[in-house]
Amino acid sequence: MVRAPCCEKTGLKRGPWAQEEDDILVDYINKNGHGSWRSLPKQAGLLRCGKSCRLRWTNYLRPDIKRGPFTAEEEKLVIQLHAILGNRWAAIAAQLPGRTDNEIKNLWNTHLRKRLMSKGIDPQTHEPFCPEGSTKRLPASSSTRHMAQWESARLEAEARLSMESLGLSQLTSPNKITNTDYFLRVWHSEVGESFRKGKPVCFSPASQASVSSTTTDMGTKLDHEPDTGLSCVTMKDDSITFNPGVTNPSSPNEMEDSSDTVLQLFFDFHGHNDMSFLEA
DNA sequence: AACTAGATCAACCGCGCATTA
DNA sequence: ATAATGCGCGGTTGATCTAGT
Repeated sequence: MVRAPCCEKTGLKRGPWAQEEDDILVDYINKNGHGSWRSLPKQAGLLRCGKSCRLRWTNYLRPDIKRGPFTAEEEKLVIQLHAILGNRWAAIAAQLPGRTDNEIKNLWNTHLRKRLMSKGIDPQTHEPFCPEGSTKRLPASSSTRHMAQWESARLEAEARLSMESLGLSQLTSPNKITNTDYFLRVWHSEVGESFRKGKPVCFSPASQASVSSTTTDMGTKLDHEPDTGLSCVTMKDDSITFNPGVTNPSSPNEMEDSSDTVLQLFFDFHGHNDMSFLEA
């Protein structure tokens, strides 16, 4: 099928938006809503294509856009979400109110990616760079760690909300949106739902192709590629069990009590916070 | 002061998906 | 069932800014 151009290009202005154009667009949308983006420029009297108007509105003119530099908290969250979602900037942006996918993408490409690389972390896989030909494995993969982070943040958020529902909200900052709130939101979002239901969820984007999932009547199990021997997550009801090394049952690393594993990973997360360099 | 290289970010482009005719 | 259309997304580009020489 031959694709029609998104708009008639001839006679349309391109490049940076002038203040008057911004004013016209904002004024029109405030009065009429954006409706069909394709027909908007004509109706508003703008010599722009609809796509350009939509981009300008969503990335710059929208009233709920939060301008200014990213906070350390936001940067930390972007890194964590990127580890879970990969380059799905719109999905990441959905968890950061007032931030656009474009802004987050730029932040990642200009700051965070380089910062991770300078710390010896592969920004795509979130795994430490391994020397060429090295077969040595880390004790716990970052994929496993991310899941521990995810789970611990969720538990923390649930606990906090429980406290608030019991009238203990004074113990926490009432108006402050914490990191755990974001995680809770993700947990209850489409992404979290996929995770809970055991749909193939990629925690380490680069390994997406190698992740397989099987569902049994006992619950759902997400296994990494057997030859990695890195991690396995079992989900039953609403609980998650982490079993590092489970793909190799004879492994001495296998832990009988998975809850101990979770606890260990939890302490690992809080004790050796990967994101500590962001505070610097 | 002038030049250059690197960093930043707004905007564009093309593709894929969903919806409609 | 198929083509046409609209929209949103991720990748890329290029203008502008800034720091270093």
